[in-house]
This record gives sequence, structure tokens and C-alpha cells, in this order.
Amino acid sequence: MTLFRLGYVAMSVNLQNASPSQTMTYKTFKQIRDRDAAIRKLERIAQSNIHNCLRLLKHNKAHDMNFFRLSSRIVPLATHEELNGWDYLSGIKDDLKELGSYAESNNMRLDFHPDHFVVLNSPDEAIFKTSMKVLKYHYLLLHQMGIDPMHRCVFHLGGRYDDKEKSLERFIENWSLVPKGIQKLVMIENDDTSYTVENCLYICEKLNIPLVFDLHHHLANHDVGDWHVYWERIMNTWSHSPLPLKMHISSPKSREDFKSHADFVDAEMFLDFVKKVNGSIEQIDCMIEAKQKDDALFRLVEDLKEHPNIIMETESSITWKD
DNA sequence: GCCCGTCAAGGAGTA
DNA sequence: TACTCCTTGACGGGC
Repeated sequence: MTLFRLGYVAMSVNLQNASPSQTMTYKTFKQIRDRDAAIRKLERIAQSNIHNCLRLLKHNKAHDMNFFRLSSRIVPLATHEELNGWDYLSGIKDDLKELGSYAESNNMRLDFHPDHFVVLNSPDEAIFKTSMKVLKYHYLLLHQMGIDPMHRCVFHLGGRYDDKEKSLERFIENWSLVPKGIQKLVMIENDDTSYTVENCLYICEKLNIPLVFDLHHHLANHDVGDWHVYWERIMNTWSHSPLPLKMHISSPKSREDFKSHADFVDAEMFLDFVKKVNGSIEQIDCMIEAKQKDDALFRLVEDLKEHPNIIMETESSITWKD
């Protein structure tokens, strides 16, 4: 029997004034004449974001949600080249420690999804270096939180550059330039335009990286439509991970706008997945990527409860009974 | 207080 | 080659 644990992304539609991603753009930063004052403002924003992350975790705990993606925008402008030399951690160490301790003591799984500007297979050295900087930022946040950085950042393989095969090989070449500590962070996800599950498996199996299977992306972009033919291989990419297999669940907004995320998740689609993989592995952590964030999770749970084969193990985890 | 343009990034897609 | 769009939540100017 497989335990399916549900989680959601970055922010809650239920908590008021709890944004974990307040920001200041570089344009605004530049307009503040006193640079020290501007940096102090950035630090106050970062502290507020971390404080709101903690509020979110407490909200999650109240609903048995132990799986959560943190916003990558906790510290605004942390990786901006004009702020090189700014020790952005110094003012937030205690806040990060408190956040990490809360997560650890409540046995919560936290991770990140840096945005699509992390491009490891870029032929442009400057873009590769910026990508490293962004990953290092995530590494340092986790380190300060006291969380083992192993398999905590998921992102895509990168650009196609008019030649997918060459670009896949360039990912492998560039991987050797990634510091070992940063390599440990990485999980790879199939995307909806360029790299399919098959492409990702090629890389993940070669470089020993866990594959985060995104069902919605697979439906939009695949080599073989039936994802189940890949399932054994997907599971195997997780065999050396200290964490349970993770995947992404979302539904298309509409037939016309297929790639966009809908407000909620189609329970039938999810149930079909559950039925197919049940028993294949001990636990699967399913990240709900829907516009209505935690409300989408709550609604999915309500829909699942109706099903005769579903057993609610907690308020946000289920098993399937034949 | 609401509306909507702007911000920030790299790549894909289109003309 | 040059442009728009994609994505995201928040900012901030205009009314």
C-alpha cells in the first residue's frame, strides 16, 4: 500500500497578509539614494517574508500538511549582480533558524522550485554562472535553516537551442562544472514544451538525479503517451534519495489553454493516477500546483473522501484500498 | 481604493 | 533580426 501525501505551493489563499514573497525591484532599489537604507529595507522585507513562511507552516500544521514548497523570493535581489558583496544572510540567520527548526521538529518536508532562469545547459557561460549563484542562494537558505540540502531544488533541463540532443549532452558537460554540494540539491522535472519524461530519464539515470514527474506537463509534451511505461524507471531515480518520491499534480485550465494551470485539481485524474501506482512504492509526495493553492488541496481532499476506495490517513494524506 | 501597466529573468515562437 | 509572449506576485502611478 502506498501513502499519498499532499502538499501545495508557496502561499495560502486563506491566510490574510501573509505573503512570503514581498519584494523590491532593482528599479526601486536604485531610486533610494542612501544605499545602506535601501539594503536595510531589503532586510526588513526578507524578515517579513520568513515570518510569513512560519505562519504558513503553522497553518499547514493545523491541517496535517507536512509537505510544502517555499517561495524562492524570500530575499529580494539576493542574487542581483549590482548587490554583489551584500551579506544577505547576516540579518536573517535567526529567522531562518527558527523557520527550519519548526519544520524539522514537525517532520515537514520543505523544498524550492527556482524559476526557469536557472539554465544549467546554457552555452552562455554568464547564464550558467548566474544559475550557479541562484542555486547557491537556495543552498545557503537551507543551510541556515539547518535542513539537509539533499534533493530540495527542482527545476527543468533548460533550453533546446535548436538541437535537443546537443543541448542534452551540454547539460551533462556542464554538470561536471557544478560543485558537488550544489549537485546534491538538484531534482529534475519534465517540462511542457521542451524536455519529456524520456529526455529527463536519460539525464537522471546518467547523473543519478531524482526525476520529479509532472503529470500535466507529460500530457502536454511526451514521446509516449502512456506515462506508466516510465514509472519503474522514475521510481528508480529515487532509490538513493533520503526523501520519498515527489511528483507534481495539476489540471489544464481549458482545452484551448491546456498548459496553464486550472484553479483546482480534477479528482478523477488524480484517482486514476493513484489507482495505477498504488502498491508500487511506500510513499509518494504529491505537490498540488493549482491557482487556488491550499484551497485546491482542501477541495481535492473533499472530493477524494467521497470515493469508496479512499482512506483518509490524516487531513491531507490518503491511501487506496482495493 | 481600484485598475492596470510595470518589473525581472531566458527562451520559444512568430513575423 | 526584432518583436511579443510566457510566468509570477507584487509594486506603484493614475484616476
